[in-house]
This record gives sequence, structure tokens and C-alpha cells, in this order.
Amino acid sequence: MLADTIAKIIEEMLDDAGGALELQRNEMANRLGCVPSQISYVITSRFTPEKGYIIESRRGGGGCIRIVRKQMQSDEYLMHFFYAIGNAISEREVLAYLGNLLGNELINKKTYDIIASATSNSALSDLSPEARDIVRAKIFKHTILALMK
Amino acid sequence: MLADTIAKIIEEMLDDAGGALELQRNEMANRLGCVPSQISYVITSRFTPEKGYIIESRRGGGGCIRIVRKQMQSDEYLMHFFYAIGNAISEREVLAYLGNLLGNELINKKTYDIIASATSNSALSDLSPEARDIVRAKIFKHTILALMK
DNA sequence: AATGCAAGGTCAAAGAAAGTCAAAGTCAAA
DNA sequence: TTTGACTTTGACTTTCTTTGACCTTGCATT
Repeated sequence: MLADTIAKIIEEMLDDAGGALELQRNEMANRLGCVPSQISYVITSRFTPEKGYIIESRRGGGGCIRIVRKQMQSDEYLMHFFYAIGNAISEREVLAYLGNLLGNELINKKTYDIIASATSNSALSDLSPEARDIVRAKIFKHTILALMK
Repeated sequence: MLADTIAKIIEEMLDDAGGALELQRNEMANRLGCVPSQISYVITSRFTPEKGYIIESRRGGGGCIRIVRKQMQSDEYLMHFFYAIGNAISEREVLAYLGNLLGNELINKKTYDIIASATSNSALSDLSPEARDIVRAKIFKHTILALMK
């Protein structure tokens, strides 16, 4: 279906652009071989404020449509964690961070368990203790980014 | 009886597809030479939530009906996965497994994202490609065990 | 200021699926 | 034989998509 395809394309563009982009309706419609109002339709049906998007537009020459993926305010909190993690971290520290996230209801118990197990010494037992903490930090950071998606 | 025949066909399709599928009502009715509402009847009478099926649908152009056979002993199913994973696994393979779990609604999108990111090449980029697949297998197995908790 | 072009906005009609429901049919059990 | 559960069918409804005609706005040029 056309609408879904276009929605997916815009999603990818948003990912690439880090959550905010400007597109030209006519140009895009032309590129995708559809009528311009199709783009409008996709935006109004898929990128609604309820789903966390902010839409602005400008008409006239050089006009465009601006799409911004609103991030929840909890993201800010998660980001704070993200930056707090150095490039190496112990299992104990991860558990402390996770306990905090759980306590603040930013994650649930299941998520806690999954991340805890993915970053456990047991899961990383093939690595030397030093390498372990480095890889663990990276994995933990990646999961925190995933939480923000 | 028509209804039973159709039910059997859908069952087989579910088997082939690994427990989750999307079908188009009109297309299927046409193929089987019956009225579309017959398909609806079969689904509402045979593929009920009490019998362990999840049904979703979308109308309009490109619409479809999604049928998911809820894995009854989900732990057993997860265990099956667990054993299927060797001691090394690629990112691509992990994503395929996760897609299966997601399709069968044993995990949700968030969980998918978390595990996918924890086992991504990007998260394990400090390791050599060979070590990466080994560590990834271990992490993945650990997260699957966490899912069963 | 007036005009014209270049965007995007709106809306309604047509099309594409799936949902609903009630009437009619079937068949076995009472 | 009547009853009642289950099936089959088709008319009608609802939802979502696609398209195109027409409207509004902003900018650039005269």
C-alpha cells in the first residue's frame, strides 16, 4: 500500500535526520510518483500529535513541511543516564542504574531482567574482566538508546 | 463442511508460517470460491481468543486480517529457541529469531528493540568479528532466559 | 501595489477492504 | 416432528486509501 510505504520512508528519513526534518511535498510526491495530497494524507493519518509528532508547514515559494518526532520527557532522564555511563562499567554499577530506572518506573521488571542478563558477567564470561566492563558499557548504552525509541 | 475446510486451510497456513500470518479476506474467499463473510465466520467461530488466537484486522485498501496462534507454553517455545542457538550467531540471525518472537507476540516491539540493540554489531564493535558472534550468542541466550523468568 | 508563480491545504468522490447482521438452510437430538 | 445449534449467503455498513479539482499563502518581479 502506498500510504504505508511513504510512512516508512518518512520514518527512515526521521531516523537518519535524528528526529526532525523538512520535506517538500511536491518534490517528494514527484519523486515517489504520487499526487501531492497523498503526502498530506500520510502525514495527517500517521504522523499525528497523539503519536508524538509535531507538524509545521510553510506555503509559497520555498515552502516545506516540517516533521519533528517529539521525545518523551523521560528521554531526557534516560539521556542523563546515558551520559553518566563511562566507557567501562561493572555489573554492580549496571544493576544500580537499572534499579534506579525501575524505581522511577522508566522501565518495568521484565525490561530490568532482560538488560541485567544481557550485561551480566555470566553473559560476558568469554571476555577478560577488563574487556567485559568495556563491552558491557557499550551494550548498556545501546539498550538505553533503544528505550528511547 | 465449508467452514471446517477453511479452518483446516488456515491452520495449515499458520503451521507453514510459524504461527502468525496475514490474509486478505476477499482474495482468500475468491480463491476458495466462497463469499467473503464466510471467512469472517470461520475466524470468529474457530479462531477465538479462548482457543488461543489473536485476531487483528485493517479495513480499506490494502487491508488484511492478522491471525496469531498464541504459543501456549511460551516457555517451552522459548526453550526451543534457546537450544537452537549455537555458540555463535550473527546479527542477522538474531534479528530473524527476534522477528519470529515478535510475530508470535512472545515479545513486544520495545523488547525487540532492546535485545536487538544489546546484540548489535554496533554494541559489540570492540570485539573481533569472530568473538562478536560468540559473545552475541551468549548474550542472546541470557536474554531469552530472562524472558522466561 | 499589483501580478503571477510556487508551494502547501482542503475536501469530496471514488475505490478497496473488512465488519455486521439477518434470513435461509442443514442436521442431529429430543 | 419440532427445536435449536451451527452454516451459508448476500445486502448493507464502516473504515481506510487514492486521486484530482480547487483554495490559500508567501514570495518575487514589475
